[in-house]
Amino acid sequence: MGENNKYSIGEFSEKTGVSIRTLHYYDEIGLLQPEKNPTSGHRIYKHHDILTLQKIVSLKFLGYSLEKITNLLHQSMITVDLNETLTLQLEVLKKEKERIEQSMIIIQRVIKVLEEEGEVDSAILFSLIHSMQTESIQNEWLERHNLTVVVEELSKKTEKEKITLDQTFIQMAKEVKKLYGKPIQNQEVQEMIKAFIEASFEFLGDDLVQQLADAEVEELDIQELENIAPFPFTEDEQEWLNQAMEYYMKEAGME
Amino acid sequence: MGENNKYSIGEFSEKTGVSIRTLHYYDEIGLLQPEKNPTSGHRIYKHHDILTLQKIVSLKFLGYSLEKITNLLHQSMITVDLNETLTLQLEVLKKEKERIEQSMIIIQRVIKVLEEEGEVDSAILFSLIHSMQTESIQNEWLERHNLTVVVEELSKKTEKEKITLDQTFIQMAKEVKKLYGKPIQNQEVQEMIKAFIEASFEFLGDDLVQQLADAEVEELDIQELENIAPFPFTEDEQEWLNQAMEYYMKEAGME
DNA sequence: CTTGAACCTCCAGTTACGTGAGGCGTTATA
DNA sequence: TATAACGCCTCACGTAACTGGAGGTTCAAG
Repeated sequence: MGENNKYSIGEFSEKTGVSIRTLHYYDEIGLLQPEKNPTSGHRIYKHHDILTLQKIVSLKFLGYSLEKITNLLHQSMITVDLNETLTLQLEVLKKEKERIEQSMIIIQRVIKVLEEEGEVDSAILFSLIHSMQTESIQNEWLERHNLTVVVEELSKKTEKEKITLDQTFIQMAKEVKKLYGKPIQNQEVQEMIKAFIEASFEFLGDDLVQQLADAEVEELDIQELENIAPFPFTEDEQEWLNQAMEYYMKEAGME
Repeated sequence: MGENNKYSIGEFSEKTGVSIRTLHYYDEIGLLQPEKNPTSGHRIYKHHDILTLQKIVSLKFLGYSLEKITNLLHQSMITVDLNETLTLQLEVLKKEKERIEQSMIIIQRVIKVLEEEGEVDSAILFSLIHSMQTESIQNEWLERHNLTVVVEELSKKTEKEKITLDQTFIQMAKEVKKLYGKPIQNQEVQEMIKAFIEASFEFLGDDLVQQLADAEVEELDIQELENIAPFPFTEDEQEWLNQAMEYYMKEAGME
């Protein structure tokens, strides 16, 4: 037992809930250096070390690195300039929080999709996730090309509608992978494309699809969009799909 | 320029937004290993590497470690068992989110206090922060000692009321540090204690304070509470304050 | 053929500790 | 007082997901 007000590292660790190794580490980096018994080398913690550790733990909780804490510790008065740092820290936390919230939403959507579909080709699933994840970047792209209306329309959709879209996307991707290899004029192939295009119309509405079609977008920009959210297809599948769609367009008399 | 569908590491990095050094790293740990020109050793990325990277980035976003991703990557079909992992991941994110939200609230309270006070002794400020931070542990302690009523009452307080309490606490701590050394019978000292006790009454209400006073709590448990949320005083200050309070109690005819 | 950019590998450093080895110091008990 | 059991010491390596630099090779353009 240590005397009153004197704690061995074990006792101090117990008292404060900070591990012995962490205390060793804080000593090592000069953050919290207690007295030492000069002969045995054993550390002796005292009351004021508790206060110092309290500061350290608090600042860590607020998100500071140990290095910054080392600097802050030597100021005995905390002035308004801390305010700035705190505001900054608040911003960082806000960003972090948003990221987490978005992740949660995406996970929930993925769970829903998995529940309904049971088993999904991983390329398809990850294409979907990646697409959700880059939603904001895709929106930027749309806005850069004067398609803000589309962004607005999309943001109005409910979670349910989005899940429906997810499923439509998965269905199409599945079918592409199944039908790939068949001639593009094949009836099944053409029906799949028809179904998909009709689903898109239904989701976005006629005029929005029209706007999308009318938008003047250069090949290079299309390329950029595809880099942001690539389809889950191999090059051959992609090529085949493109041709099948072109054929459909021609047949349907669309531009 | 690379040929179509073949990308040098620089091009691939540009295209995907993942740094060259990270791609090197992913190669090194066997996560994404592109072809290599056997003579020059230069990496050659192709279309399917984009899909793989997409998976990696997505899973990272969902919170998976690179090691887990390495394992998941080899499954081409994602079945319902991923569901479990996702649910787990969701839990983790939820916890993380709560922690962040609590940090944000605390930072906001600290900012408010700093704005009003301008300059605060660091020991006082960090004692306050530490106390906020361990609020839930303090509540546990209270509940263990049949003081659930107090917990409930505290949780009803608005943010504003809490900030007022913060300020009262700071005021008292400041005065303790200022008056320390004067005889405990000194009028100023006794008035400070009176003011503090009255503020506590006002905040908690008469009956709650009574309940707190009546509660049978052993010395050891008090010690435990003090370890959870220590006061910002040196031992001498603490001792002096205790004596001054005892004197006040006696004078006021309280038990 | 030269030059500069792009690429290569290898090594080291980052944060905040966890873990374990091998060896003293302290204390309770026989 | 001997000894066991435990607490403490230092040293040193491992972690995750990279980033940065040194020193050397390859590529593409002029």
